[in-house]
Amino acid sequence: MTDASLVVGALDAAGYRLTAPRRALAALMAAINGPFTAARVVDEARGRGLRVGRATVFRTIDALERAGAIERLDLPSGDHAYVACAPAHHHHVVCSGCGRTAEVADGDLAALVGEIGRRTGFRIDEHRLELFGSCPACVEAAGGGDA
Amino acid sequence: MTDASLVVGALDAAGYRLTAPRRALAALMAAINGPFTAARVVDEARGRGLRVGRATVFRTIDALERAGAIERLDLPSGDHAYVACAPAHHHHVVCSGCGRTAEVADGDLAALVGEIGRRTGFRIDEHRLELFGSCPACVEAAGGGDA
DNA sequence: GTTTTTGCAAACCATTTGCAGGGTC
DNA sequence: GACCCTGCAAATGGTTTGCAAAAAC
Repeated sequence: MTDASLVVGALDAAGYRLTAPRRALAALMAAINGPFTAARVVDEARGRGLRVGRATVFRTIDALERAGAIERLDLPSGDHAYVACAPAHHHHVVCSGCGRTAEVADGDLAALVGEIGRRTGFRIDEHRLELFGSCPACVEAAGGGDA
Repeated sequence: MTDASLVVGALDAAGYRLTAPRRALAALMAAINGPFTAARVVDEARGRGLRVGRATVFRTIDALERAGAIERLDLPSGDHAYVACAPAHHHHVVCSGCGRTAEVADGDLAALVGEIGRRTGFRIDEHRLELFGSCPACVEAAGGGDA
């Protein structure tokens, strides 16, 4: 759950027009905690009676991604999901039980990436780190076992 | 470019039947260096006169992935690609210029993942690290500039 | 001989695009 | 007022499925 105004603000800052559908979708996405798929957004929107077309959902997701307000996640299943998050470079830990996410600062990964570049001889421009597991609540609920 | 017999062997070890289409597709994938998409495999197969249906390509890719002979890559574009690789846990560096890849041992990432688990309170079961950049040859070709 | 696998074609699902009307700056 | 954005519906492209014949074990 992120503040919807942050999402809208990012859109504004990136030069996108603040239209009703975008505001509504931004609020909707900010209200979801955990990763959501485009289909999920379409469904939620329908459920709330928003009259937005599929195309607008995809276009808005695209705009929000460009604006840095949401980020794409590649789930182990192969599906694409998105999470509302801060624009700074970071990574996500996703709970496979409840879908909750936590952001992780890049931290020491930068050093590791540098080291990998040195060892392989590649010039590394970009990296993605995604972590999956169980959040504290789900670990608790499962008695320390699986989620 | 991996040895096709390794790929076939992995299928065998995982209990899959060794059929002609699977052998042919395994050889084809092993011969490609760099990541390949399902569509690419379908095309190459057609080009070589293999009479395999799309479905078989997808099913074989699935089998090979389960067998640990190939691994899925999530390209920055959002497309799914695969690479033939060793079954041990590792990560990939992909050249955005020529598609060449290098495998990177998990190495110090394990420690970093542990640290992240401690900081977030999540029990981390799985992680994916993907790196993108330019391989030595492409860096060279571009005079040290972009790929 | 039993069970898995294949090819084909149709079905499916997610995502994109063209276009005319409407809203934002 | 100019330009961006929206909804709709159709087009697209990738992936899966049902099924009878064929192959592997």
